[in-house]
Amino acid sequence: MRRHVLLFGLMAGVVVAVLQLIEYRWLVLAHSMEIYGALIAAVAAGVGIWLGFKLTRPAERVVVREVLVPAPTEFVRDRGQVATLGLTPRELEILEFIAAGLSNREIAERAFVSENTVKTHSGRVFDKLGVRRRTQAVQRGKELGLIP
Amino acid sequence: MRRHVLLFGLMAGVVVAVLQLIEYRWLVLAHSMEIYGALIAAVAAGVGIWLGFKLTRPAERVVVREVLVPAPTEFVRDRGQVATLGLTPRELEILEFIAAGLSNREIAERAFVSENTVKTHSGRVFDKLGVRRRTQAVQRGKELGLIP
DNA sequence: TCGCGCGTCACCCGAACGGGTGATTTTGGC
DNA sequence: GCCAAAATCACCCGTTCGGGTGACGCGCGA
Repeated sequence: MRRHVLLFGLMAGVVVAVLQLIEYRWLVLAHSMEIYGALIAAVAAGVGIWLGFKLTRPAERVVVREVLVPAPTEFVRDRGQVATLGLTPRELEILEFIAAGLSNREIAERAFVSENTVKTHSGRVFDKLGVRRRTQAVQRGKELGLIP
Repeated sequence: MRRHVLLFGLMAGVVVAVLQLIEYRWLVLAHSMEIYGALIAAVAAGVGIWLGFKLTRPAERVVVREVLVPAPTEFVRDRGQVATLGLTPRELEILEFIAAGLSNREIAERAFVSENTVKTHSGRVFDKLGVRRRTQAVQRGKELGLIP
């Protein structure tokens, strides 16, 4: 910007000098004032327009257009639902195992508890989810944002 | 655009007239040429700059920026998987019912077949999916894009 | 017309599941 | 330390599920 102003000043000076030089040569006429002024005005206006272009060109207006792109959102557990349903961490864990397609026995092995314990937990989960089968529990759990 | 040019010509004329008027009043000096020229140049350049702004402002550049937004893609069944697994339409239907958390009896009612038939279908589905329980079948079915 | 895939149904049996009840231990907060 | 919640385990009983086998009918293409 500052460079532009300096450049403009320099050019203006040059223009004036050139015009005066020309005048000293053959433009020594009595009423040359109008022509002289018009010339200067025209040249200066040209420079101004060019300057205007220079100044405004970088001023791009950025228009942001949002495009919907399918983005897989990673799972975030709905803590509110967990709280309102009163699900304990252990019960949620068992629900995840159930959703993974494990049998009660397999869950018992991975959770290091007895099969009876797993049955107790899963039963409580069914109660709290208001379902009667593990497949329903899985479906409901996903609906409620309890499991991925 | 044409209006702009006309306006510029008019203004230039006015400026020259005003300047001449001023000169007739009190600017009748021998070497007032430099001041006069500089004045005209400055005013004309200002007008030019303004014109430049006017001319170039509509030059907007549209930048399209893609923004990732969680967009739920509606389910499309993977026909390739269905074909390679050799799943029949009826079996897919039963798989959907299973995923919905229905018991064999409930599925039998909704599909207007006997419970035994449902068991046959579901057994075949388990075979083809390589699983041994309905919860596993649901999980696998979702993995393979067979069910939503 | 024969075979094949598909859908249908039946029976049996063992395993898994779900419901109910009761009990003990662990844990965390007051 | 005490209390409540959570977690643990057990037993019984009925239901559901899954595996295996066998069978019948229908439609379609070789």
